[in-house]
Amino acid sequence: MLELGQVDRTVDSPPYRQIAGMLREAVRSGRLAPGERLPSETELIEHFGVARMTVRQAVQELRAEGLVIAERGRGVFVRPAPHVQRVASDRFARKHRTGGNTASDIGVEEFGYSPEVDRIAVTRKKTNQLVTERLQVSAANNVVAWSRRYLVDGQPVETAVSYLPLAIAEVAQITEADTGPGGIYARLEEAGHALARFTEEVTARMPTPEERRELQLESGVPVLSVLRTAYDTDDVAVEVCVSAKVASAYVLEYEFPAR
Amino acid sequence: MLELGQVDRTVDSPPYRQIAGMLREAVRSGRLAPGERLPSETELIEHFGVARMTVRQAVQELRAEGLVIAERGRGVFVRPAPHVQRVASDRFARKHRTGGNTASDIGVEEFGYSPEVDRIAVTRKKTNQLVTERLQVSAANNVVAWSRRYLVDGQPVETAVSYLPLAIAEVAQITEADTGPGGIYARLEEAGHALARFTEEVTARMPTPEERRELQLESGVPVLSVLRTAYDTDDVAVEVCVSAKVASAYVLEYEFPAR
DNA sequence: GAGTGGTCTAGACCACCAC
DNA sequence: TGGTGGTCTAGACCACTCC
Repeated sequence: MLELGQVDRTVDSPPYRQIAGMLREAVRSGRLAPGERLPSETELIEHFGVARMTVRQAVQELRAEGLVIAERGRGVFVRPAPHVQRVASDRFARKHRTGGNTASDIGVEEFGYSPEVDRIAVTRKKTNQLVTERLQVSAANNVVAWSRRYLVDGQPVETAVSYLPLAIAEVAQITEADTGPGGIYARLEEAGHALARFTEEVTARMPTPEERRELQLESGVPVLSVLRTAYDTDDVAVEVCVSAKVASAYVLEYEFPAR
Repeated sequence: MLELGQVDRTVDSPPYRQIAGMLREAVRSGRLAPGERLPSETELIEHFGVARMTVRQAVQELRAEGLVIAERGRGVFVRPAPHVQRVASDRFARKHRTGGNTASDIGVEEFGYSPEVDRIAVTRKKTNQLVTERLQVSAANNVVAWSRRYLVDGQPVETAVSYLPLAIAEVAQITEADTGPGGIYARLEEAGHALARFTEEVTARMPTPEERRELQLESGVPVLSVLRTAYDTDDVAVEVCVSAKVASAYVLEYEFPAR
């Protein structure tokens, strides 16, 4: 049975915060192991002698931190250590492409995961300034959007939309969901757009409600927002990819010279 | 006055979620502009005909998304668009160093911000496996830790701790808070450790309570967790920097070849 | 059916801010 | 001083999970 202290009402820290602190300490110290169940609300109410809303507020704080996960009808559990994909920036190296693998296969296979892609759709789409200014296209509907969702072990981990200038997409015949072996980049290279370099712009934020649904996200898990631009050897931007990755499932690796 | 709909009790979506949805839509559509105040709890209670805890739960959802900020005694406000630092991976280029600037100056100055550093401390410190395995040091206390906090416009935006093998730190005389012009990397190069390359490992998570305090973080703002390793021309890891950046204040930029 | 968390109500007192 | 959000109480009904 988990040992917990008592609330000190003489201190200015409110009871719910003290309770959250004690539970957090129990998790951090390992007295509550990943996957283990926290005391139920009823137990916490009796132990601390507070109202239900007070213990709920404490647990809510831990949920927002991503430390625990509540499951209706079952209990509140310490978040199990997730499987993390380490994604290196050489995942787009040509050697991988010519082998028939797509970039998403790399970094996953070594861990024995089974990567999947679903909800693939190709549309002509209006888009935003972020994309059009990077693709150097004039009108917002002169782009083809190729959207999909990635899953690992059946769990969604990323949503992504690639935008290509309409003219380039038609030549490269990227107008269908199945982009063929080696993926979209192999098609671009076959169409004469040999790739030279990529840029990635990375930030993080809390998911939108749509992303929470699409990625089946628990509270307290941010998304890594990655905006990748691919340039061909003529330094023309041929693709912009906007993706939202479940932050707890990814580590992005980059290497660069000191110059 | 802000127009809002009514709660539909026949729908299975709970009232608090419907209210959150209406407020979110008002923000997304611009009817509630950044910096603008939301209707007060009292106004929302009267408009929707619900209990106080119900409107609080709705607002809580928007806070967790980082969409709004509550200020005690004043009201709840749409989060103003933050100043964002775009941080390019060439910020460690030698040309910057020899000019007497440190990496943190780059990318800030162009925007007219005034970067500051405070809470600088140099200690010998025990550290974790993450650091020792990258620095290839045997014992965890054979490192010097140089910790500091960065601020822009008086707002904290990043905490960082650099770890150096004890032997290297002593030769490079990095044992005091003031690392001198050009910073820690300039001292390393003077001490014969010419820098060759960096790796960065990037992920995101919700802040710990300590980070929330140090970075004065509102609810709903994650941190970008960046682990940078610096290698000299002998491919020896000479520094590991562990940093937590306020995600809403940063975009990290990387460039890499298609190879 | 017993136990779990999810949602809601109708109050209460408080600290803080602006006027 | 009046309005704001922060915290707390003591109930209630519900949907879900597991036995």
